[in-house]
Amino acid sequence: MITIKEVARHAGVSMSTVSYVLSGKRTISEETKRRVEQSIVTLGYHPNAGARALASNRSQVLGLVVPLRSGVNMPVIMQFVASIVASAREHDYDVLLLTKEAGPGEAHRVTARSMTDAVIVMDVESDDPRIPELRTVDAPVVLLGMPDDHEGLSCVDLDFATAGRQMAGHLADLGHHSIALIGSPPAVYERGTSYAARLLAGFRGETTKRSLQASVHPCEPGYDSVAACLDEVLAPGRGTTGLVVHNEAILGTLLLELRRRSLDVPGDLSVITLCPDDVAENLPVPLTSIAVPAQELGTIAVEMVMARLTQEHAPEVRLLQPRLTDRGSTAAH
Amino acid sequence: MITIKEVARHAGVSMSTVSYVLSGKRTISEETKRRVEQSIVTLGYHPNAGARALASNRSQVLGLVVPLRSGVNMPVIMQFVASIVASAREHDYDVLLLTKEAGPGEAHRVTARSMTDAVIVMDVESDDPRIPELRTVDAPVVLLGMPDDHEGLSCVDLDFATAGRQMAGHLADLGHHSIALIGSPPAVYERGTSYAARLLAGFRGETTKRSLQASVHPCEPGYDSVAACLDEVLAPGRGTTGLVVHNEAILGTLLLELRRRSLDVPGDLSVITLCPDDVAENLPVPLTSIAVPAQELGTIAVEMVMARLTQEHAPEVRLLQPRLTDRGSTAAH
DNA sequence: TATTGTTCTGGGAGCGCTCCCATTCCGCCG
DNA sequence: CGGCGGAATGGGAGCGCTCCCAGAACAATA
Repeated sequence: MITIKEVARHAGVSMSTVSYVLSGKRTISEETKRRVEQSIVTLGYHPNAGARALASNRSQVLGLVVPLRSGVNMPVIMQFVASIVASAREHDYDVLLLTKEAGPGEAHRVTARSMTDAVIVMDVESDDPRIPELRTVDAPVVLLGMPDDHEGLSCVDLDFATAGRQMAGHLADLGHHSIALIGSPPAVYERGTSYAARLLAGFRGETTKRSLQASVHPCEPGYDSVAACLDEVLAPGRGTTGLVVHNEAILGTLLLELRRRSLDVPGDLSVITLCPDDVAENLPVPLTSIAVPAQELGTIAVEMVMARLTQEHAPEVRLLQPRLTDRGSTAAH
Repeated sequence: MITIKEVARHAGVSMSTVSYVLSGKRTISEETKRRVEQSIVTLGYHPNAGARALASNRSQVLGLVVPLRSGVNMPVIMQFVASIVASAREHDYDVLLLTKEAGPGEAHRVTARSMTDAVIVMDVESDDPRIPELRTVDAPVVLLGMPDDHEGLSCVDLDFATAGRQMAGHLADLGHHSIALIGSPPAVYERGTSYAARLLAGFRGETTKRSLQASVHPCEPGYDSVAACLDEVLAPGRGTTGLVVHNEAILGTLLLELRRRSLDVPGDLSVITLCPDDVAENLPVPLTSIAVPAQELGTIAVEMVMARLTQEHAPEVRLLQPRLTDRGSTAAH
């Protein structure tokens, strides 16, 4: 293993000079810098992460707690992860993978051992049992999601309440009077998942405010439950003309089933949803939707970590405003 | 930060004794061990990973290169990742997340810096451009997948050739004479993805050997391409009575479309596929399938890493034998 | 010329561990 | 009684780096 000492000897400078060339923490003459860099390449030197961490008290590693149980919407999770890893690398950070399933305490373990300088936690629920544990972590913690009690913790999330309002409002603007929200499986609501509840609240607020007929239908994935759900929604008496869908997993099935029933979108039924843009674009019928800005949320989470790491930046909460893209699946009624 | 020195003082022993209690690398009297452990708890001591890595030349971290581009089958990827992380933790290892998209050289970077003791690489293709790079990594490398040239690298994978043979054979055994393989998108074959090619080869070998009529149809995801593909497969002249599907993404759509065409499975058409068991079970029609043993493959990959890390175990190749589960979607013809 | 400021570099302590090289204290044998 | 083997522990060098504390060289100013 080539050490900084050997690089120093080869370049005819001191260890500290090599170190400073590497870190840029003090000015080095062009000439010296060139010589050092040349030696580094010639010898094939790579700094030892452990030694660096020990001396500088910085691991340059970020902990990331990911839900890996199947049942969660994996493609979206992966978009988050991908964007977090990419952003972290831009700040010269690596990412240590922790799983939600391994239990709480993982975040605590890795920070207590100085394996990571900060932790990002995904899939945080309203009343997440991990919150108390996370407060004891002696390093910046950033949550993707919004627990009810987030005192002392940074949070980033989409503004789901506004999203719910916007989707209902969009249909109302088009003249619909009776609309339905097809939501996540009942279990999601029962678990008190923050985003589902907030979207629902926004939806309810808007439909009340604008005096719309509105019904809400949690829906399991799977062909049969989607069909059953549609039976309910489209029951003769109801006169539903607009659908707000907050359940990415069933979108494909739902649209196929509508086609099977010879219902045209948006001719017979307007449909608006909340999902990643690429999903909305690639469905049998492209859907007007509010984007899940996974990429942006991931980037912001990393920025928040860096802010708290470099400055004494206090924890903050950021709710991204929803962005609605019209893809023609909603029409005037 | 509590150090080993403070623990030693508190317990009235030397640093080395504390270290040995922690590592178990030499016998310590019950009495002393108890006192040390008590002090550790009382003081809230946590070993510093950087110092440990520096002194022991072991990071206790595994690099894992994951494909994060959407388009890959994320749920399956995540099963791998989950099982790898869980297995790694059982060996007291953590996992550093690297992305395929960040390019090759990531594996090299993290090992050269002693951030990781070994690397597992997922989604390896036949003629993977990363292979040469990986050979230069100065640490054990384990591949999930089977590149053509894997000299010096450990590999684990499902035996896709046998799987292809088994699925064709299963239909042949049931008396089918004309069957079709609905495969991955053309791009996957063009990319030379190892598993797709091997399954295809096994399928072709078996159909030839048993003199079956066989056609092969790469298929894009999306409703329209699935429908188009079925048009081809079910073209009147062909007389296809059995389907081998090697494309998890389209399974749901395919079955719905068959239902739409009033084709019964397995009455009119036998269908067999290769996918994770939980997917096969939860389709509109449960499918007879060969399992993708993601969990097992992940565990084995970690075991191989550990073997190479603890013993001077040489690189090895392991192909898991396929396991076929009959769920009644294939019938005699 | 002496003083001060500026720019660049060197020396090396110390980060918290691991593990090699002792040392101490037994009981037991010859 | 001396010597010896085994069991339990202590001491501390050294892992590769960072960053504080100086010092050297030179230019500008008094």
